[in-house]
Amino acid sequence: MDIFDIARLAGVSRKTVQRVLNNSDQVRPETRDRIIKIMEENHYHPNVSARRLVKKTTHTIGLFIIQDPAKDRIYSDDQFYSVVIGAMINACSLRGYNVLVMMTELNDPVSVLKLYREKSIDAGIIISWSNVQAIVDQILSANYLVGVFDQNNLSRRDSSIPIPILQNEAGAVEATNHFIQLGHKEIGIITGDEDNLAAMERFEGYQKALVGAKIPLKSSYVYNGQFTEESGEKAVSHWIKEGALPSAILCSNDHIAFGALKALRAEGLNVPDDVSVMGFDNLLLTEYTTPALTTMHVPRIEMAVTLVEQLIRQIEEKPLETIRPFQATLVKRDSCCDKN
Amino acid sequence: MDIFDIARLAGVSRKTVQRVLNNSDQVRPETRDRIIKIMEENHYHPNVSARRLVKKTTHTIGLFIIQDPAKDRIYSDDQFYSVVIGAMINACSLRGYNVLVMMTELNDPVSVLKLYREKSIDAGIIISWSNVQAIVDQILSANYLVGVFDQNNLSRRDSSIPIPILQNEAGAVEATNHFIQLGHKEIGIITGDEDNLAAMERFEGYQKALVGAKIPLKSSYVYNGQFTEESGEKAVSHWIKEGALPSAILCSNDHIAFGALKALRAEGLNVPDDVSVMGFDNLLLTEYTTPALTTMHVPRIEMAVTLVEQLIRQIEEKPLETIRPFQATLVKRDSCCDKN
DNA sequence: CTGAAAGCGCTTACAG
DNA sequence: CTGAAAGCGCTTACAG
Repeated sequence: MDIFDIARLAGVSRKTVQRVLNNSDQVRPETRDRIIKIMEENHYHPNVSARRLVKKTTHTIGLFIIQDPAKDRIYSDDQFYSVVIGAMINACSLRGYNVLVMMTELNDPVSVLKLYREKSIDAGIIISWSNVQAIVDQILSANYLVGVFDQNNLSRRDSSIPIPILQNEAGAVEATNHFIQLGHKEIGIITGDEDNLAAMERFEGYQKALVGAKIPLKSSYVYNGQFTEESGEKAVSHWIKEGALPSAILCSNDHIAFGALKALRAEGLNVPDDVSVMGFDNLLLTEYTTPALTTMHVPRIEMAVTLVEQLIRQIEEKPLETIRPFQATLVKRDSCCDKN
Repeated sequence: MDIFDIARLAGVSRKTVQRVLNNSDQVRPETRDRIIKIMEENHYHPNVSARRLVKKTTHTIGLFIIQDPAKDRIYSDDQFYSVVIGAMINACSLRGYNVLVMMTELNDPVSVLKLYREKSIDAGIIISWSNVQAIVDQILSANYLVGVFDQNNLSRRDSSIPIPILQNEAGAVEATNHFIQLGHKEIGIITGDEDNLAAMERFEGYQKALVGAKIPLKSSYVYNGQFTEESGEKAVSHWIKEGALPSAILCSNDHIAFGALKALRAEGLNVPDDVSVMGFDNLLLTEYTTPALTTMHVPRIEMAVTLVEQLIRQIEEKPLETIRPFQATLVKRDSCCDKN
């Protein structure tokens, strides 16, 4: 069943069928309706490979999930990205784009580039817990389109590629201010990885808020950690051993907070009565811990959808809109206590 | 840059390049190496659309995520499928298959069939929380290949399509026996949805185990629920109101167990000292509840990989292996207490 | 409104 | 080992 069969069944030329497919107004309405009916009856859908071969466009976006053995595995350990990925797939489907998903390792840029070069995709999106600057550079220098989630995974700001920006510093200021408003003076922070941009920005925000409230910064309340549960546990043990446990702990992400909650419970301390804990990210899990975790919500779905929209604009050569940076917002649950 | 350019650069005919691409041994090794070098230098990858047009095969599997507004939304509320989806994508990538992911609604079979008819995919996999028999029937009657995760989403057993089978009954027997071995006599169950196959099989297993241990079945210990957190909460409230709370509760899935834990805590009851609770599925979340949930692990990754393997066998017209049913296995955590 | 021709970049026989 | 030709199912000018 091809375009020629439809034409024969309808008693018209192949080109007329073509015009119907292209929504051209050069076809008499009766003819048009008759042809559409015949196509439907025969379940005719144009062969995409033939079309792509001619049009040199695929209406397909590649979603590259780049795993790093040293980090959480996306789709199994990872709690953050499944919502992001789902939102992207949904956004593409709604806009009529196909999504080709591929999993690769960080050290395998070849299989990513292959998909572009063999003309399987019009553009790509990279999702990873690691720095993907190297692979992005290769894609750009081959003149292909790519977007990245999020700014954290690149070492350079590059305004030419779609990338959502989260205002980490402002988020951390808000989080810290929440503690301050609740009457806390002894506010500690467990930071994320030193080489991580978001971790550093969140730490900046913590410092700014304290300075703003004229609360002296105590270096003993800063634990240089990583974005892991283990780090949260270690920080708490460390503080307890030193006899310098803060009354409120800002965890640079939710995983750290899960670890902190666990360690505090193991030490027989009550959250929030003895110690208040706040996370950052708002993973689904935060609703299920005991107590439920107060945290900063990162608008991942909006960020994902905006990224997809920007990328599609690039594909369709429409003017890019400037994306405003995204704000994290406070979600109050049960892990912070009011000292006032 | 096409196959002809490569041939010219190498000073051979187009067909010779073709033979190199097909790994034919009809090419002199020196020629072959020279051509491969030239292809690599020029980043040449054959245009897939042209190839597909001729070969009538895409090396692509469609992954249909079929949402049902009445159920948990896969990829956002859902805790079960992201691991399954990740495993499938990974399994396909490893075997050289592309994965086209699409999200649709239950009442939209057209967009699923379109992907087959326009020759975008060789086969499809359906993932859903609902019964997808109708859409599967349409796919099969159009003579396309499809697999479903899992047996629960079809109303009929159809041995012609790849579908992983989980031995729900045996799993529930093992779960119930665990309670019995711990010395429990008052064992309750919160069932899943009545019209759900797995729910009924798990209930059967519960009954069998009690009969096997000569423990009388008490209908007051059976709460007819649904696979939701809310159902777990309601069951506990109901039992407490009736003054008939069992000492051990078998929850037909983890969500029910989360609800039960929550309600028990709200009532001031301690798990596991006052009441033991067991889940079913082994969602990632079970490690994070307080106490960590003892549950039956469902081998979702293995089920997903096997489904992909079977489907690829069908695509490649290799003989199908008979898949053995999968077993759920007990994962002991902290929500069950030993009465002995 | 409609037709006939060329071409997209491959693969597939067929011939040597 | 290598070549020349036909064809996959569309789209794109060009002509009427």
